[in-house]
Amino acid sequence: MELEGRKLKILQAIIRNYLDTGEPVGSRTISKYTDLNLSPATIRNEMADLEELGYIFQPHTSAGRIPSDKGYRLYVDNMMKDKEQELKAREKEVDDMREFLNDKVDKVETLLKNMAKMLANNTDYAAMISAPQARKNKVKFIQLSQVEDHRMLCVIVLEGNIIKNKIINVKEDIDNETLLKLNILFNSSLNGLTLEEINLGIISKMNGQAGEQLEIARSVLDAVAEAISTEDNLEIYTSGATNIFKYPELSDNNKAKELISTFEEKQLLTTLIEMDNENIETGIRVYIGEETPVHTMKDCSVITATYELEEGVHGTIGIIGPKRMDYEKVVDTLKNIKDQLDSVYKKKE
Amino acid sequence: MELEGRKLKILQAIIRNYLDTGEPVGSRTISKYTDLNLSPATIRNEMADLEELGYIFQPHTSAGRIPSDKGYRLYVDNMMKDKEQELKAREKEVDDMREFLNDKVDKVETLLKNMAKMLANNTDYAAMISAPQARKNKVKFIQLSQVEDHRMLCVIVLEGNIIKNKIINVKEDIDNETLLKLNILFNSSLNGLTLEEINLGIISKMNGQAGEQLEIARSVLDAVAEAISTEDNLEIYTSGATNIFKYPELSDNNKAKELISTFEEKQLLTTLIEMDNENIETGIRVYIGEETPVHTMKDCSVITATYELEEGVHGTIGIIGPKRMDYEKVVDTLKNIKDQLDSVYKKKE
DNA sequence: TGTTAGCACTCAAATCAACGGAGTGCTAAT
DNA sequence: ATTAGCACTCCGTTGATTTGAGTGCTAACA
Repeated sequence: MELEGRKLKILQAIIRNYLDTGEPVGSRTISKYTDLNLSPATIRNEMADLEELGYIFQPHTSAGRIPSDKGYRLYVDNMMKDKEQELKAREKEVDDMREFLNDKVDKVETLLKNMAKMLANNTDYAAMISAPQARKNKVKFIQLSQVEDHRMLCVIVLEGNIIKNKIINVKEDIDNETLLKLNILFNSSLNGLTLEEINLGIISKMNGQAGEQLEIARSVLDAVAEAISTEDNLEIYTSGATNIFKYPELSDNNKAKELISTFEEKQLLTTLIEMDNENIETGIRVYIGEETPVHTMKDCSVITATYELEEGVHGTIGIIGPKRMDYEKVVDTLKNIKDQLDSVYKKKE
Repeated sequence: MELEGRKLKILQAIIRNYLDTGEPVGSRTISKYTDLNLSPATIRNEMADLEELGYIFQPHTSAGRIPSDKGYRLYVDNMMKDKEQELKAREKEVDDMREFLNDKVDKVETLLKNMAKMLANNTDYAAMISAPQARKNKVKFIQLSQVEDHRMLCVIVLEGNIIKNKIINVKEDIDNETLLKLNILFNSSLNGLTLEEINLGIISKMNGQAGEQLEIARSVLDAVAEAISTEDNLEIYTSGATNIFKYPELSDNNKAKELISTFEEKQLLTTLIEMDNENIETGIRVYIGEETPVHTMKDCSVITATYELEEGVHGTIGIIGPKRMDYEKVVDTLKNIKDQLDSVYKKKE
């Protein structure tokens, strides 16, 4: 079902125009603003065809046409041109970004929060960034220390320098020497292992060696398990949720409420991230309308990118906006940010 | 300017009614639903007086009356009765809370997040909770350890078991023995000190003793300073921002946008917290309309409470809703939660 | 055969008049 | 001092009318 050239051109013109104005576009407009030199009547015929093929539709009889999800899809897949034009604006963004990256690289959390804010501001859409997660979290370093009577502090560092802390209450304090031995034991037996590997037998092996300190060893293992499990400790930073009010088609109180709730709760956003992990190769994904895995966003389009801070440690950047978002700009910006993030740490080494 | 009893009763009736219905209340309603046995006409005269005194006003001629900020203030200060009636509903809340508190006390963060969510759900208003902060943060424990080549991990535990981590990049690694010595040095010289005290001379004193490891000592001090400074690391958890859509007077797109932005950014919310620290005695504060320190909330009422996890370690709980919120219920709920939080850790000991 | 001019038709959105109802303020009677 | 009664005000709703943008179809044209 290939489209002949002219239809394609008209479709493209319709979509472009609609992206710009947000208004249904009529035959007259197309006739005027394309180099096809066709009368409105002819355009109308073509539009009828395009409608029959499902690329566009009318919100009501006697209105202009609006791209359907299918139309957008075609546009995104085949018709987008890389925007070279707005180079200057883009340059500034890149600069802003560089600044952040040089500024505060030591604190990933702050970096990502700021990044999200910047993204939202630059695009006028809503932005989210998930903190990096290792697909297979590996333990890099463990340290148990005594903070005060009956309280131990367990610090666990994972690959990717993700740090977890846990205070452990103990009935009986242990002396320094034992503590040292325990630490060595932990590090030597858990280092470099993933959760699954730890579950497979290590526990019983350690039980043997921990000797008297079984109780503590158990607590530590629990802490490690908790730290290492990717499940619940998924941080997501969001910004610009209220940008959706800039788009009347999303500002309807109910839609707005649902969308903003989604951003506030963050729970649903995880779907976007899990999705993403499935095909990391390209790194960029575009969901249009019903395609998005988050049902509260079925009137939106969502674009996500996967970044990789270090080998195997990745997170997701996402932009959520109206279906008539500026796909080119967003894809571009995301690519950009992705590249930046991909190289922050790697370059440093 | 005391109000005679009858006027007071009428005012109270107006406010109660308005809190219930959200509609301007007319003389007929008051006449019917009070035990004063007065005709609408009489009520009207009194209402005219009350209006002149500034306690109520009409949104437009020929509409009923609405309480003004001044009216609400009088109500909150003098006319609120403790609601004993809804005991059963309240019981359930308390139970819910107990459950949380017993469940996951070890992770304050999770606890507070859940608490905020629960608050928002129970009240149908927006809720915020600030993570506990020590007015004077004291260092309790410091540990420096080597994670990998050229990377040290600095863990700092503050009073109130607030844990901070920082990765420090170093040019040259140091041997175990020196590390041990450094740790002892840090702990002995910084333990129990506040930021101000550290700034006052300790640094130079330490410089002397740190000897060769000056570079690292500096980094650690920086990390401590960062961890200890109350400024930027103020965490605030929010929930139920979208509840405001339940109240038409706040659902206007612009107001809603501003309010929700306030919740999303969180920056402005800090004002509420700082305010609160000024008078901790009572623990509960009510801001009505223009009284609130956050200008985006001038059409709302805000109620806050200060809780204290441990001696000197406190945070703020806040509820933001329409001016016609159920003050009694909210104050009650906050008192409740405050009490619970006040005793979580203290009881444990 | 593809293109176009012309025309009747449709529908959403804006404008306007009319009306009902809730509530008031005032006056005169109790 | 209280109240019944009445004229008045103003909001919100409803329905009719108009306007304008845009369409689909037909017939003429190149």
